[in-house]
Amino acid sequence: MTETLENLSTTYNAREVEKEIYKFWEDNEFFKADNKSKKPPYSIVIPPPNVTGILHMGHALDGTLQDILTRYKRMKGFEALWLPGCDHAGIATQNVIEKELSKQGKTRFDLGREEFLNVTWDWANSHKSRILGQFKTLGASFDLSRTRFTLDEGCSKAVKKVFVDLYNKGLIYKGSYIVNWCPRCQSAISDIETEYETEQGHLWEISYPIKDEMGAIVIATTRPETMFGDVAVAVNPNDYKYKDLIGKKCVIPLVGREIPIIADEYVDKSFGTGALKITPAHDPNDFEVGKRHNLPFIKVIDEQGKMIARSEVHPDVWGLDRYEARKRTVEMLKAHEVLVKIDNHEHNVGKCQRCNTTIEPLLSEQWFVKMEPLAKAAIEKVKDGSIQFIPKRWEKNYLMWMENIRDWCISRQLWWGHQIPAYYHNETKEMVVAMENPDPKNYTQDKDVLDTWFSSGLWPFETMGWPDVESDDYKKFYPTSTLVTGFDIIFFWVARMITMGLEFTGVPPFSTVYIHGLIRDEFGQKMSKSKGNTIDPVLSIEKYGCDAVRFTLANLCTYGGQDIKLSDEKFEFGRNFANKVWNASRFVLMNLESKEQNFDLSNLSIADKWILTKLNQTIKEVNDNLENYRIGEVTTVLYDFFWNCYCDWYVELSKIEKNENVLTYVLDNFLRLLHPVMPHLTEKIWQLMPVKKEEKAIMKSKFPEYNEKFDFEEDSKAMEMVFDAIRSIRNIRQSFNISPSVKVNVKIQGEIELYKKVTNYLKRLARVEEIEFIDDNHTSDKQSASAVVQNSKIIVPLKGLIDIEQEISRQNKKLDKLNQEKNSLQNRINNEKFVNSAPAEVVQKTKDRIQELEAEGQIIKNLIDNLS
RNA sequence: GGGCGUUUAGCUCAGCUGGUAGAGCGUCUCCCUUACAAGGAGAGGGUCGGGGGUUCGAAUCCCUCAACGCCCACCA
Repeated sequence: MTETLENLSTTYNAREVEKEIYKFWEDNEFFKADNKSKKPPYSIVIPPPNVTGILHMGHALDGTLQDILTRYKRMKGFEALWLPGCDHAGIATQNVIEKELSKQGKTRFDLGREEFLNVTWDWANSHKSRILGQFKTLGASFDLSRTRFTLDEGCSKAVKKVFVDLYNKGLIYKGSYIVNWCPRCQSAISDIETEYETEQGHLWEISYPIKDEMGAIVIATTRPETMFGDVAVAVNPNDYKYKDLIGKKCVIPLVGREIPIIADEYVDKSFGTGALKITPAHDPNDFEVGKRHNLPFIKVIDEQGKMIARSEVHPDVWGLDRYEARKRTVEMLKAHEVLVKIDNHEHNVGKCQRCNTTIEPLLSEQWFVKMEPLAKAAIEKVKDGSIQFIPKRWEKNYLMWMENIRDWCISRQLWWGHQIPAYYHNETKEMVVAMENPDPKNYTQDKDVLDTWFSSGLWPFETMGWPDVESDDYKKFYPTSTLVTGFDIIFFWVARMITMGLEFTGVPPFSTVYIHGLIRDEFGQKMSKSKGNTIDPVLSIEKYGCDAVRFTLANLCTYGGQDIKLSDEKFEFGRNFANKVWNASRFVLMNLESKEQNFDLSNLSIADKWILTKLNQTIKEVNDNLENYRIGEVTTVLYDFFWNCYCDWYVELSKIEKNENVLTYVLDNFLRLLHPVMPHLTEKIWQLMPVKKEEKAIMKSKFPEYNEKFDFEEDSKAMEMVFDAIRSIRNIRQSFNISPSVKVNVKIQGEIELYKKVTNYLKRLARVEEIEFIDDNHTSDKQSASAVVQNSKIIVPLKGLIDIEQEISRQNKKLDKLNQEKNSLQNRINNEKFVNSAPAEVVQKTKDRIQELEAEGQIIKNLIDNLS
């Protein structure tokens, strides 16, 4: 930071400054949180990005918001910790590695578990730094010395403990149930990892002959290949069509196996034929029916999605893929003339969230968490306000899900993840669930690993040292303060953190859940690599600057948390603002005559009072909005204040008459207010400011607070009046095409004292030659060829300067508008009910306004007459 | 089937507790006035999706309809 003010570039060089400033912060370890500090804590844990991932706009938004909050709280006097880290992302990472392997023609089985894990660890370690490094280009003020990984030692310990404890409490169990099986990932996945897509399929009606009788029962199915696993045909008990068949047996075509015809309420009489084949091993609903009726489970499709070669299955489809088998089965049914009908049928098909493969519901032995007992407290704590969602509507969403919660399948048939701490005796098969293998010689650990979300569900406390509740971090920073994330992972992540946090630490893991919208492309489509519509934040940051990207993203965060439609050009908004701040600051700094400002705020002009009042209001609004997570509003308020008040007026006025103390004071305060959103730019300028600083860095300085003594309401209003006058005169000049080089004269009626103080301003900013003050009786001036503005208090004689016709039409237009407003207000005042029920203040305001309008209208009328 | 969201200026969107609408971009006019052309000055542009209701007063609250989007459920 050796440059002189004069050689600062005339455009803000974001790239250079950002690098330099971030290094300055890092070198000084400003992001490090002190767990021994006496300050009150404020902590945020990052939603851990996948190790496999690269920074996308969602991260950029999420990270920006977290950083804004962290920086704000840090400046507010909190010991602020933003804790970074990564998620091992079980399936996602394993998929990536397997893809790499397949390029070499290998599978994970060629390497074996141990070697595969070595490869994956190497890969994960090398990528962990990549994504967190990208967060750094965002200006993230997270404490990298506390970086965690969901698969690191501490997290593993926490995971094991949670698993063992839940098991011992009877909240984790193992059993055979229908699960969502992904034949490609070769693993079970949970219900919420299954996404449904509408597909055009068929509804086949197949005739099942009745045993020992003429006739048949026709069933309808979308999956004929599962017929080999049928164990019954079910009808509704109230369906008269089938009343006589209940209890009889029918025969599965092609294979001739006999199955009972049963009655179950589940069957919808009106759908299809009203008769439903029951395949408990391959359909969740059939599974339930099967259990109710004590039916056997016949598994006919294997984990690869292929038909199992077993006696119940027709040999022609043995080993065929399920879709091939479907075709073949339909052909056979046709040949046997038992296919009654084929209808087109639109239905929803479950897909694997990670690889989009069609899910196969499969009977399988898996581990589950019993959710209902855990959900109780999680529901309670949201209902009683201990945990608040912002915006509030997400609370309903969360509660609805929690109140209908189903058990969570947590085992995955993967290698990358937390291996389940269950050990089986090699001979007796006895199972022990424990932190450690009781006897490695005789016990073998369960091969499955846990769902990634199991460990991320512990994130707020496992990262703070839990289960060591005496650790300094845990004591200081747990529970955390705010959780910032998108609504897409409320169920996956937020809900699980709340349940686990409450169960194991007894307190909510955070008090506020700030949910922001999702980033979409400019057409509202989800951004995805496959669609090719992504915007790379790293490139945007390079192009527009990190602060510009942050400012823009923050600006797009609405109160309601709407999704954000983004295009790269939108960042111009932030870039332009950064540049404006840069240049205005440069100007101010270059024009300071004394090197040390003493902030003497006595002897203020009305302009000073006005800007101080504006600043004070801005301070109030920025604080309020930050406290209430109205981040978009924060940026709007800052933008408006700086550009429209400070630059457009106050800095301009300072060229005529300046108060260095105020000029600097306002800039200093503004920079602090802006710092959480645009950290680098504000730090850079602040470092260049020749003022006494209580801290080494703006990021460590105090956040401005509203101060009543800086509200100068009356002077402020007076100043605004002068600005209106200047605007009006400029308007006249422009309307009549008066060249900038031509000066006009102005007559002013009333407010003489005020205007006398600001003649300089009028002369310079409105290009006025002479100002004449006139008294109330001086009406003749208004009736000559003049333009009249500012409630007729400002008169600009235009003789010789203007086109009369043009002025008449202009005045007529103005009069129309005026009358319109007047009539509308008049109607209101004529309404007795309004006068009686509206607050007196509003009534008076309306009356005053009518008078104003009347007076002004009269003058315009006179003027028009005169001109004509 | 249930729930939620959106519909405001040409475009993208703000508008919190009801008092006749704002920004950015774009458009038009003028200006290289020594901080900034990524800029300055001025202007134009909206019956706030339709209909009904509550109210003295509705973009704002209620009902209803429509369009679009999302989430949950998963009738084979």
